[in-house]
Amino acid sequence: MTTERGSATIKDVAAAAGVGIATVSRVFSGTGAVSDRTRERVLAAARELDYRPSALGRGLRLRRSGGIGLVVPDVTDPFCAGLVDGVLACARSLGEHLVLDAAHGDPAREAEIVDRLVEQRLDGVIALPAATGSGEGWRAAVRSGARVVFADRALPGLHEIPAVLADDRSGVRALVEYLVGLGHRRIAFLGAAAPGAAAGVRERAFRDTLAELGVTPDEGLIVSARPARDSAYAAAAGLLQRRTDVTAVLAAGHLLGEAAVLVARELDLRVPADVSIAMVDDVPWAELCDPPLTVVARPAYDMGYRACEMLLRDRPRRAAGPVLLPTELVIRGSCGPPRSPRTASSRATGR
Amino acid sequence: MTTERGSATIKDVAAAAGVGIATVSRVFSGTGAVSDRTRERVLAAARELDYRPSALGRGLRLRRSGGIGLVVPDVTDPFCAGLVDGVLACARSLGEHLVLDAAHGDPAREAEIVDRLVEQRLDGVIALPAATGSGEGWRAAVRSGARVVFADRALPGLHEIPAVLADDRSGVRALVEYLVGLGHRRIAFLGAAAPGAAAGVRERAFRDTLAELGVTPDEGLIVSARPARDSAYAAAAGLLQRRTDVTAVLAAGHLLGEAAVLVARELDLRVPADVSIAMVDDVPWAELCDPPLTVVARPAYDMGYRACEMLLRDRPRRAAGPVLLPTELVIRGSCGPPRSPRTASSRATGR
DNA sequence: CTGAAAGCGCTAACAA
DNA sequence: TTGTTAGCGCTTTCAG
Repeated sequence: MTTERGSATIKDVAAAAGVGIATVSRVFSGTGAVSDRTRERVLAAARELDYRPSALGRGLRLRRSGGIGLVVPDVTDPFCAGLVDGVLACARSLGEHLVLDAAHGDPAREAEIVDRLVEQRLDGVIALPAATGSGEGWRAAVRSGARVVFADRALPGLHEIPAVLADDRSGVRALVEYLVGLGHRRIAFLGAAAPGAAAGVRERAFRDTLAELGVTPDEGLIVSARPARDSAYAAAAGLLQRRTDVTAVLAAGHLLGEAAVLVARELDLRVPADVSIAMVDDVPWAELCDPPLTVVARPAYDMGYRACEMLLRDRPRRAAGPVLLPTELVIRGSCGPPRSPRTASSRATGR
Repeated sequence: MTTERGSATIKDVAAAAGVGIATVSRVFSGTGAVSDRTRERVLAAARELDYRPSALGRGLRLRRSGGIGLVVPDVTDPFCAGLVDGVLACARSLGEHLVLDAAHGDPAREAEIVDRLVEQRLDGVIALPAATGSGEGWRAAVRSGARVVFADRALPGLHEIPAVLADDRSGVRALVEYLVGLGHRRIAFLGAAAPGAAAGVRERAFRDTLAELGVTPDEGLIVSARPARDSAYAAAAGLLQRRTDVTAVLAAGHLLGEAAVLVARELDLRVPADVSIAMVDDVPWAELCDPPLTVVARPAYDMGYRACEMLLRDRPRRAAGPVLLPTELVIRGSCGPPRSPRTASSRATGR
């Protein structure tokens, strides 16, 4: 009867099989050559003892843990979840495990997490970094030897860190073109207020595309909210109440889109008859909505997968600039021609 | 100029600070006493070298990695995501990191994952185990020394593994009582087909409650689907087309609920005028739906948090039976009185 | 093909 | 208060 304390070690197996520990190691690490007879004996002994090689021992010796880290703002966010899923898939295919944590947009917390990940001697870490903060935590991580790849968002000062992003510019452009094509001129932009520079991409694309199409952006229709439900709702409500002349709203994220939908319902605005709504990011509820929401889908899963590949395979990749993944305009039922087609009457539309 | 290969070690820091490695260890592990002057020197040297203690070395010595494992069916499922979030919160508060993986309902894959987690010498692993399969992987994990706690679902043969579950029985009961109270008699049950025994809880609660209320369960109204979108949709469509007399459907999960909503819309059934819909599991879209869906909310976050606590704090906890967390009936707008109120005419309600 | 031995970076006695 | 030393479980020369 084996009264083990803790789990069996390579030494136990060696003893039980009557071989040296090196042989056991060879059997389990697949290295070197072992005769079939010996291998069988070792395997039998191991099975008997419920032996599992310790990743700790191996990791120490190999100086790598065989895992990667992933830090996202929030695992319950469908976009983040998709990203995690992609990373998980790639990591698994490469035989790595995943250490996950959520920073909830707090740079300090993020820095703590990164520190912790660095201590784990992970083979690399992928991050959808917090928009605020200096990114000093990331710089420090790189200094102490960590390999880092950003996903979905790159940080202003950190161009030495490779990144895989969605082509938001094209996505927003496609959406604006679609809306303008439908006849909309007074399109509102519901954006996220990000102290960092990166977040402005969508808003800039919005303005630029509008201008290119000969529509002068109306500053009063461009509002932004903090990335939280209440703030998003307040922004949407403020906008839709203040400006009854908007015919379409482009929400720059699913939280903003949710707010727009809720507010429209609250205000008894029919979609798309009274107001068209579209948003960036495809999420499950977009299809369940009535009418289903037209969106710009961003490849969350692919971004995760790609980031992981980049981290683990294309190691030397660097200054080539961020990888941009294509977005897709998914037209559903939430956008239509503007309320009062200028073809019918040209009287002021203010209600 | 320090041209380090890999990261600095405790030895490097000791040398740079002119102290012994034990002192450095004391400074970083918080153990023992170190004079302020020495501590400062050590810290300065460490900072200079960008030193981070290696969790690998420490883990090997301490024979624990300071992390826990979590395996769920699918990280993109909102319920799972909530669970992960809860585990993350608790783990973080206890200073542990989280190794996450998804088994996608495949017992073989799950077994692989568990194997891998055991090798990591985690302090424990939490699982929302696959419904199918023998659970042999879990038994083996326990044998080789892993501490395991189940969340959301326990496995039939594994009563020695503690579990924290939602009180589904009460949840379904409350929902059925509510529906019957509204006047419904022909209530359909859309369940998930689970070869394992555990999944039957909701269906059993459905039947029992109905019976207690004097309503004979109609076998033709109890259907089940595989836990996938297409299967759920097919089941819902089949049901609603075949049985035009149902006045309410109780979906046993959010995928099923989604299917019911979609099918009802497809069939031009107004909710709740033509048919009432309610489901188990609260998810973001339930509120965005029109009308918002009445649901039984199950405490995903709490279950994760609790499971983690149980794993890390209440270590001896065992045979006391599973911990049941309360569910909550969230009444929104998707349920109303049945189509043809029996108060109007008393003609036979039999199909 | 196999075994003995030397560490990987760290903590914990034990001495000083 | 501090340094020395002996491993934790594993891989990997280097001999045999």
